[in-house]
Amino acid sequence: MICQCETCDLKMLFFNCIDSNDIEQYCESRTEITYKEGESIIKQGENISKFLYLKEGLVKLFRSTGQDEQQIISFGKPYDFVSILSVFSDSHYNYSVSALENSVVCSFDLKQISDLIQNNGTFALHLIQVLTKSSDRIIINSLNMLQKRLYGRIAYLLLYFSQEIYLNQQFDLPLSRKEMAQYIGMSQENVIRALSSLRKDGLIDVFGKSIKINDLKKIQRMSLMG
Amino acid sequence: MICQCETCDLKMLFFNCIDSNDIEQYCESRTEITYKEGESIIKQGENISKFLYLKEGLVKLFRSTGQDEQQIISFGKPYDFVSILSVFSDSHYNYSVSALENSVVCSFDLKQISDLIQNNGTFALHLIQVLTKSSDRIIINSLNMLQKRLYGRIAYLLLYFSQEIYLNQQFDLPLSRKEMAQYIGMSQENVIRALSSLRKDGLIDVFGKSIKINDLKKIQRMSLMG
DNA sequence: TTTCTAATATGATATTTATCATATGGTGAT
DNA sequence: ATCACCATATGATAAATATCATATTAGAAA
Repeated sequence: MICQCETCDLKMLFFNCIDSNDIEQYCESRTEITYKEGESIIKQGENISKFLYLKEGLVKLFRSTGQDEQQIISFGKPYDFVSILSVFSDSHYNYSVSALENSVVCSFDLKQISDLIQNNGTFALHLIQVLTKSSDRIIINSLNMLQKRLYGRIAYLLLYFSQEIYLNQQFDLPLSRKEMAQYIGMSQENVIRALSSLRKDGLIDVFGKSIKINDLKKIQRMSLMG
Repeated sequence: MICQCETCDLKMLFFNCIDSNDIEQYCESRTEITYKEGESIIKQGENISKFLYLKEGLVKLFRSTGQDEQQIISFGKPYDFVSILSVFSDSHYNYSVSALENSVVCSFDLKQISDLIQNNGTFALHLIQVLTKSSDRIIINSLNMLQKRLYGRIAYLLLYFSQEIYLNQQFDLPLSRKEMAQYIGMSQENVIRALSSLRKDGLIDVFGKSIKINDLKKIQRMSLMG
């Protein structure tokens, strides 16, 4: 056992509203699974029987569109990846999830969570808030993408990892150029070209996967405007 | 009073799980509001204090992006437009809703729905299913858009109205060319050009807002492929 | 090490889309 | 009726993006 619910950062996400006499029961019933970078957590098409949330790490949600084509739906870190998209509305996953960094996932029997919703109103209301926040973010993201062009999308992606994930202007982007392309919906070549161009203009430093944002203001304007 | 909860098609959406002794209470507390085509139902920025669902009609959800720019997020018909996007996760709407056709909206005090979630587990579970289905659809739609090009997006839009809304290959599209553009994320001129081109090729008939899909197979392939 | 493969990179070109200009038709206001 | 305004429409051109070709590099595997 890697961790204890009692000291889990995410405890409040689910369990603040559960009677402390019962919390033991839920903690024991859950399974904690560790995934190495690159490992698959959920496969599109699988039967949904578990309720999952990310305790540690970073994951990507993606779906296949065509034979060898994949589209990245969103990235999730603790607090913003909980089982979403179809967990309560479908019987099978219509997307996949895999670990971008070493990750720890907590897994509950879905039935148990359903029962909890039915029997614990505070939990239900709280869960609704968490779920809708999660899907709202995904919706806003794809709408934002849809109205931006190449440079705006690249800037948006860089800012997301810089400001939402790593909280640092310098970071190692855990994505290949191809994955960046799959997320922003443009060709890999143009992603590479855009990064090169930003580097030549001195707005960012790029060395492999290491990125440093030099001119935050301009990148922000680029993300907003275009 | 235009209608009675007892005979409402949407009763099951919310009230099948409520004790029939209590249902009276909820029905009386709700307000039913009629909107004419074009009227505004929700304005972006407004305080969220009501829980709404569409009983009759057709609406568009949209948000402003820039000064005079608007982006259409999705369309909603009964059963698929219920208060979504931020109702449980934010204090203000970050999108607007207006009626594309004459519509009837049922309005509850949000607090009352929150209480219902807390006190009625079956209702809570059911509502979660409805909410997630709604936002799943929006997510899938924008992801689909993101990976299609002009003709694919136009075909997708036509099929949506033909197959999801009007259930007919002939229908009056309740959108201006500009609104079509705002939904698919391309310029108005190219929307017009694409429609003209499809018409010239005989795939569709267009006369003003009246659309008839002549070659469904080809439009479907066009929507799928690109 | 060497070899192989995949990721990154860049150029040339074709395709797609946006933008600007202009014209037509309808509709409401006066 | 006349005017003004807006939606629709189309053409010409510019800008953005995809595709194809081809290096180069990095890393994995033998």
